[in-house]
Amino acid sequence: MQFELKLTDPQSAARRGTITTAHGVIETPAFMPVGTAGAVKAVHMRELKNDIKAQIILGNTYHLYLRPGLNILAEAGGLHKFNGWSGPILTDSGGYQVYSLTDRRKLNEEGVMFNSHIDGSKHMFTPEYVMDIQRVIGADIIMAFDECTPWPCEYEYASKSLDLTHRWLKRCMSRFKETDPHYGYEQSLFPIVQGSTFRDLRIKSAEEIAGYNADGNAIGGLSVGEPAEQMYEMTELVCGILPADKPRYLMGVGTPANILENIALGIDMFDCVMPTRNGRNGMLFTSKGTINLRNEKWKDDFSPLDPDGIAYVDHEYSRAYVKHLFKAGEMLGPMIASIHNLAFYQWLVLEARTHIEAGDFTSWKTAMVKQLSVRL
RNA sequence: GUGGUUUUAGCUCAGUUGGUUAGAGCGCCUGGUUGUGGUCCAGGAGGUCGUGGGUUCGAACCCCAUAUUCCACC
Repeated sequence: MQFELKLTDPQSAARRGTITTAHGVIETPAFMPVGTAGAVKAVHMRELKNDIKAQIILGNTYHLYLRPGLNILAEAGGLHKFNGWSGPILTDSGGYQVYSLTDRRKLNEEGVMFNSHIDGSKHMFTPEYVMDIQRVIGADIIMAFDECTPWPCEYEYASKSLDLTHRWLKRCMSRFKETDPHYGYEQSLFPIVQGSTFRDLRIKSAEEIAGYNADGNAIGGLSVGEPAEQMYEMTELVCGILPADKPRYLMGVGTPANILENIALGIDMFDCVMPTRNGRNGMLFTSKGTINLRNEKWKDDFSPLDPDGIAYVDHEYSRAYVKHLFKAGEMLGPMIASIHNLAFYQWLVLEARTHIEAGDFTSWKTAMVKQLSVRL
């Protein structure tokens, strides 16, 4: 994997770059749709590629390991061949599940024992094993196994957890170096900065992570409930320490406004379930603000779903019709909303790239953030 | 015609020996959702208990009349 930093915005820390992987090129800043179980929920790969124009999608180590399992993935020849997505893929390590499935796991120095949410069976995830699993899945970019801490979080806990995450990172790096890719193309391992919302812990972690000089670096443990201002404070702090010539990935973020603000602070890559999850529940993000399609006021609004939208669904269907689909429980509703939201997120980062190149990113961002908060 | 049965929220129904402000599911309205245990979660509105009398300190519940649903028999 190679990162070419093309230019930095003189008025902010925003950057414009290009990541080249074995499966294709990613223009940054980039947004990566989430496909936890090997599928971006409710969306065909064909739509993802042709209509949404996603450059890279995510998968999840924990979920793919449990289902379909390593044997099937190996037999298929890796996730790309299994799910038909020929572009770049990034897998999360299961570190987020350490946080989200906190009542189904036990954590110790060695790793995390998960109680499967499917059948209750026990599975030990060590940093080494998580690397092995991600070799089998075969994503272009794989993530270190970490502990994503909750918020709020006691300083003592955040500090101890951070040290554990750093020890795990060392083990991840060793195993990664000792092993080879399974399918004939290169994989890159990204370490993850933790430290909750404590400045000294974030500085310590960012310095530790920077020392590995990895192909790219991630910031985790944010957007877990803390106020947005604290998230921005941590991002800014960490971006000042991480290498400038490597892509920076802010994990799990976020709302359209969160993405623009973090681009301004120096983030290159984002992922978030919001466009798909909220889409499945009837919420649309648009350049003029958000739409709750469940609201009664849309029932006889026959205007296009999003007159400013770039996706074909924006002009093919009316708000009244898609509202009806949600009310009727028709699965086409979540499909249309997911396509719209993902296309909107792609449009948003495309515009950001264009404005960084044009040199007017900051003024564009300020105006856009204001519009995004409107409730239509 | 006779005997029985039914009637409670928009819909389908609970409701104890008569005892505070009559409940549920669905539907409706409104929120929420940030490295996906999510077709999910939370909140809200909505009832003259078929109708009219009566008994009782107190009635969805007991009594009378009447309307109504369904069933059986003439």
